[in-house]
Amino acid sequence: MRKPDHVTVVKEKVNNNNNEGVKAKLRKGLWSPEEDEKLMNYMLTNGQGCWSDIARNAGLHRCGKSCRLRWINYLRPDLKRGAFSPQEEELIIHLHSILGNRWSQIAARLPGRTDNEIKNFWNSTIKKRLKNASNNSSSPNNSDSSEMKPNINLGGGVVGGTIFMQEYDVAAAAAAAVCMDSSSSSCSSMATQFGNVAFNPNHLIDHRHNNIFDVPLFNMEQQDQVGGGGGGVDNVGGGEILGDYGAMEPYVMALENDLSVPGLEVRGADNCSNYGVSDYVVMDKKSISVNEGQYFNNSSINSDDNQNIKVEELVGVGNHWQGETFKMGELIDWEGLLANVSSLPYLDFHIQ
DNA sequence: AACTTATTCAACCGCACGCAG
DNA sequence: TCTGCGTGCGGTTGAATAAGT
Repeated sequence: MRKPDHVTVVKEKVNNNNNEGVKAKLRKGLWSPEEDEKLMNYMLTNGQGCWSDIARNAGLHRCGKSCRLRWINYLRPDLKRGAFSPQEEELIIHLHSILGNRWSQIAARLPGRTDNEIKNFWNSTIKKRLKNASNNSSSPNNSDSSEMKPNINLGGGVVGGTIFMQEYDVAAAAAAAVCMDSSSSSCSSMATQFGNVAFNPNHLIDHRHNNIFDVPLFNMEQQDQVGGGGGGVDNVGGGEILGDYGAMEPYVMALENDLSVPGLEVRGADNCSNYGVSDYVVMDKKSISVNEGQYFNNSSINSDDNQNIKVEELVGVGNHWQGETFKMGELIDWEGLLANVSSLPYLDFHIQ
């Protein structure tokens, strides 16, 4: 790829005891193999700590932020290399339909992948593909659309379900609508509306393209999604991440399979960056023991948690919404669930 | 071979959040 | 309460590379 010697040097204030207020030269730009080695060795020896300390102690003339980024995006031993598999693509698109541009949360559900990697993949490959799909199926009403289009087939079958686009219609209020145009400011993450929820149609429209993305939500009776039964999430060892999602069905979804992804609210827990360093890491909320290279071991999940998974955790809502507790396998009435959708700031709804 | 254009992706930037003092 | 620091996130940039002419 790029030549590693393309770096710049900037002066930055350092704040350690010995050099209080002294300007130190910090490198910027591409990392050299020597720097990589230093950071890798330090991390494997000492584990994670304060990144600015790591940068200093490892003898790197880099800011802590840069070290952190390098470790997370490139040096972590558990990173998966190579192209995204069709299953991963499906999962990314599916998760993006749920989470929007929350790349870190999407990445938390794709072991071995980083948010940066997924973000790049989305912005280059998937966006382009979706755009092409839109061009191929353009109609007078949506010919200028550039984002989501119907029946996106990315090799592994129709992904994320059928995505309908149509001009806004009041009838659309009866259907679940997910705005997937991540670049639109009014729905930068995601916007979902259901029939019994008062809504402002303007918020369902991609303002740039005059379209809405009318997505009957996920049919969760999909097949053997991850590593076998029980809503397991053993998507690492077998390499199988997700199967087909099957036909879409609005309103009602069974969580037993499809969204049986453990909550991985990363913010504050920093569980990703511990992979490969610690022998295990206790993940927030659910006390999941994660051995090196073994991400989501059902057997190590607290039995209570096995039975009661919060929807917020399933879809990565995290702390933003104190959702009700659902039992695994229980059908969730999304219509009812999202009746209180205005209490979901995470989802960036606009209820009027 | 030389040049142009498109694509990829590592890294940076700015902002927000949590926490400690 | 305020401030500073460390951290994490998402958006963006721009160099390297690939593909096309």
